[in-house]
Amino acid sequence: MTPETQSAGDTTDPRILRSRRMLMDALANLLTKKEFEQISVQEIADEATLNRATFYLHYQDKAALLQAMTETRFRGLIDRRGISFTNCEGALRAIALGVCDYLTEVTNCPVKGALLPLEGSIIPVIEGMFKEGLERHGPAPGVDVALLATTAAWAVFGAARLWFQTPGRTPAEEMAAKIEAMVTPLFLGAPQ
Amino acid sequence: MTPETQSAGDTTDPRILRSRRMLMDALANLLTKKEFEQISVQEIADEATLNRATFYLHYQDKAALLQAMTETRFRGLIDRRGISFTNCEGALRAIALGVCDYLTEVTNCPVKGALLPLEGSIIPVIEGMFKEGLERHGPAPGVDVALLATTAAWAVFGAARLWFQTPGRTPAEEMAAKIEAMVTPLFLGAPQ
DNA sequence: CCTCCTATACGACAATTGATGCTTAGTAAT
DNA sequence: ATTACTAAGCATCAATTGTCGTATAGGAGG
Repeated sequence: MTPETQSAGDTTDPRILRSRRMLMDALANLLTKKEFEQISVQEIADEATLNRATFYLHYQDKAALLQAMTETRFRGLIDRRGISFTNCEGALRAIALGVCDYLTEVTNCPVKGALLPLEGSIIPVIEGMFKEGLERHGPAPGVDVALLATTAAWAVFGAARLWFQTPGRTPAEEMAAKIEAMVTPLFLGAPQ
Repeated sequence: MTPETQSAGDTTDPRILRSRRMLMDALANLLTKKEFEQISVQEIADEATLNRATFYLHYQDKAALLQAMTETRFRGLIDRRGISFTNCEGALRAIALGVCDYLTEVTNCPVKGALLPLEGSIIPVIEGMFKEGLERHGPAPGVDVALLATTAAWAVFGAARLWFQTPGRTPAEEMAAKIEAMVTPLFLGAPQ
């Protein structure tokens, strides 16, 4: 049923692609005006000029739409910038900067209570990049690649999120460098 | 209104304390039987033998109840075990073990899609412990304590969460040791 | 004990969610 | 062009959420 169609990201039916795009665009637009919690499914459907039942054909609820939208757009940002975890130093900074920029781009009010639940979609993307990079460079013996990638992804996201909700925050580039400096030791392992 | 009473954790009115405890106990009990998403506010109120309106007097929604419950119970676990971030080596492992144990304790089914949104309540507790420990030991010059504490807290939580949702997982103690080995370099800084 | 204040219960209402059957519109293949 | 399949629209219903006014119960203080 609905959850299945939701993960059918490989569809080519133009009607489906069009509806999903319209729903995502509608949500993105509404997010510039109101907080996520205050947006109703009917509002999203109205904004997308689609029937509410159509919304439920594609997404279980608005959180699922937010997840799908975030993954699509964040991956788009990563692809546009050609970011990959190929080289420890600059790549980690670029990833962190990507997260900071995405957080800035998607929400209008970085108030503490209004932060979107984006970890469910952003972290897996970061995680995937870390895992790919680690596997390509061959992990050190005994290192659990999946665990390290996950841990580092959460660390990066948590740091970027804190930056985003901090009033009068430093420039994103500066923060990304800090995150890189801080998180790099995770990959280098214990110095003992 | 409701959000305000929700954060009024310093009340002494026994009626309020009793109602909140009953609601938390009800949710904890229901979580051993069904997934969070499948539990309705009416069910929680029924289980607590309280009126639904009483639920809303204390919590904005069931997510808020889950947050409050988790923070209370996780802090309780930390206090019972006398865990504090006083000594880098054993303390970090104890914190990680606490998270693993709490995740195990609170939910009946560690299925991928059924994971509770606990980061909002667990991470701040860990973060607070890290911050306290770092401030007590005097941070190295130039280190942003809040940022480091947050980053490390997210890293620990992300790792523990991955462990929890992994089928046939290793013993918690073992995982806690791994997390400690992995995350410790964050505190020691870049080896360059 | 009584009095006052406030938490809780109750019933009710509006809004929203989640689901469903039927009809219409859109797409791909022939 | 026609045909078959399926996405989307529509109206509707039941369940749940969020809210509110009124009455009752519970706790604290004198």
